[in-house]
Amino acid sequence: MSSSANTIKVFSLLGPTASGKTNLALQLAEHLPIEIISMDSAMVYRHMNIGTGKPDSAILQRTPHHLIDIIEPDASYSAAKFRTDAVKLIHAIHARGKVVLIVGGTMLYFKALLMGLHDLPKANAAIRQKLAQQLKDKSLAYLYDQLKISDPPTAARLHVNDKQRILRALEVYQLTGKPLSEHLQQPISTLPFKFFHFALMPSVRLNLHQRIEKRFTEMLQLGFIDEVISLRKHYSLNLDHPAMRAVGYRQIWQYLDGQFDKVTMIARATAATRQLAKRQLTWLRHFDAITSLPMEAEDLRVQLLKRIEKVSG
RNA sequence: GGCCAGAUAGCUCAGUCGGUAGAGCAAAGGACUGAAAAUCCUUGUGUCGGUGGUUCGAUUCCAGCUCUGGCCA
Repeated sequence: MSSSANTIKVFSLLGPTASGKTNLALQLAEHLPIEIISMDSAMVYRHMNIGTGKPDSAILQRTPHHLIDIIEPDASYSAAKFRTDAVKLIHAIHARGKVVLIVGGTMLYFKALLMGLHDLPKANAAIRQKLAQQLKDKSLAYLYDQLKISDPPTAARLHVNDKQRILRALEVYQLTGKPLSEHLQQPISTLPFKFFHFALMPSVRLNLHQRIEKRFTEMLQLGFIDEVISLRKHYSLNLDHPAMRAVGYRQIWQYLDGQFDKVTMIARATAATRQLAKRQLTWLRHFDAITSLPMEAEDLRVQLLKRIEKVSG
């Protein structure tokens, strides 16, 4: 048990896409000595501004933000890196005497931070390439059968069609010679932080859907399509890059390739955003100790300030 | 005005040789350990356009009605 006086307090503001997290965080920063740690797998990319709903550069300069614009669009980030980066930042921000506020909706990152991760090898390009080739030459069913041989518990846990996880499990086995299921039996260390979580939740789903549609229209007006055109021009990207799997970017990419017209692109992009929001809500429901706030409330800033001040002591 | 083709799930459409129907997408619920804005699983009752007729029974066949698209005047 760490002494309560020295325990670092970490606040988080969660919620599905388009729930208003970013805006609310900025409002809080006007009233509290906050430094924001972005928990967003898309805002990490430089030059991906409009489609990720990133605050503009003036705001980013005025309010301290972290983990935004940290990698190029052809690079990749991960939950493990996030955890490492966030832990370092939390200590640094605390040392400066500032309040730590984690803001974002990438819920795997949140879980990684909270619950920790096992000691697993990071992604390995050569192995992934080899596995991708096997997938092409043989089939996913073939790779799944390989996994059944090398790691029966993981194979049993995963669905035959769950490409991403089957490939990762094989990767871990090939890199370490030990099945993933064995790695996962090791203990993981916990963090010495005291967390306070808040989540913006729509009181009815329709409200969120309307915001998503409105926001996507605004993004198009701000030049979202040009942003994607520019990314295609300046980087050697394709749809397999994590950055180009991001909602909106992917659909605009396909539209630019002539796969469908603009109306269809908008329908697909907003649908993909709604589906993302739904998955985020599923995550949020399964964590306990999260204080939910209705995203439609007028006085969110006041409500949240009150709660933060109360626990800040 | 005439002829033809349509009208079935929120959308796009299959289908029922007459026994009240099913795909894709959307939507809802769920899973989630270094690509997670990813990857994947589960879930299909809807006046089968309205009215009448034939029939034991019509969404299916017939008639005329409404609407939509096309062609001809």
